[in-house]
Amino acid sequence: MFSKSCEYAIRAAIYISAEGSMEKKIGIDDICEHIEAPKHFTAKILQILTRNKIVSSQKGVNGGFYLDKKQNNKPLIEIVYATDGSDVFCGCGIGLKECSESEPCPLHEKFKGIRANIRSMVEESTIEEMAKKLTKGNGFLRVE
Amino acid sequence: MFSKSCEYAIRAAIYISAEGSMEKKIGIDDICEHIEAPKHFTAKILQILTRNKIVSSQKGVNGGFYLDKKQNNKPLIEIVYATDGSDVFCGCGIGLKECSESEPCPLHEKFKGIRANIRSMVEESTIEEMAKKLTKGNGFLRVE
DNA sequence: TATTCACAGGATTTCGAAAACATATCTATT
DNA sequence: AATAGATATGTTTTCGAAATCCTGTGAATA
Repeated sequence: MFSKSCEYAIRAAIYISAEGSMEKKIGIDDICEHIEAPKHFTAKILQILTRNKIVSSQKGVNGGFYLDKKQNNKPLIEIVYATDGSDVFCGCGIGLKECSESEPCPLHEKFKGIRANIRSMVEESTIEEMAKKLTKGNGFLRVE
Repeated sequence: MFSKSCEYAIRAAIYISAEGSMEKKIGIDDICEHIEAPKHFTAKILQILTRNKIVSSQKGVNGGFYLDKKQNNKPLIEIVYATDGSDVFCGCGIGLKECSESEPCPLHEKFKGIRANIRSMVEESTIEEMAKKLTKGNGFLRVE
């Protein structure tokens, strides 16, 4: 559904939100270990999130990644847009290049509801909300 | 969501159902042209469907593919199983290797409903049903 | 029964996402 | 001002899905 980049991005953002703060920035090694993701690849993805102002970063000694209050309240859909673009929410279920109300694939009617649900899911969930599940022990970002 | 193989497989099966019959078998060239799919790759996928008895085939002169009555009534989920396996319906939304009720990812609660909807969609739609949309002009398998 | 047509199936190649690498740049600390 | 620790960024490599190629096999028909 989402690309690997997007999956790592969401997991990383949630972890940073749960563990970090302006005062306690989180390094790339720490992040990758806790979300079980490849280091160099994840570093690249965090650059994208940083450029899109979804996470903040600080270079140098004691540097790392963190989220400010505004960033914590962003919905996951912003991460999806930054990594995968908006095609996820308008693509056809069986791969037609164009699939619309006027020229639909046979699955279109049933599939468009699902697409909308996926969109709602990431639109209505904020990074902070997800992070809270972690700190409460109700959510995990890797196998324990 | 589904692999390319699965997308072509569903499109091909629907086309064969709509256009073919025991008396009028459909050749690979005809199929690929009408569902806009690569020939050799699609031929390979149709082999899989044939082995799984989802479509019937006939070699030799005037040969081709067709569906008998029983095959026409099969739900699309059989095609998904044959091409992609059952992982689509139990995988995690953000890529965790294991994601279950007892050790869920933060999106699990919201995502499991979506997964179930996807499953229902292909479980409750038969090949023939989809084919009927085609013949009625309410559905398409490629851009016109 | 020979030929031709069309699917079957193994082997190979292509292509892009995913991952790794190497180097630059920035900043706290001494 | 020098150094060390951390992210930023461009380049390269890996790997598997997707696509192609080539040969085998079965069936109809003349």
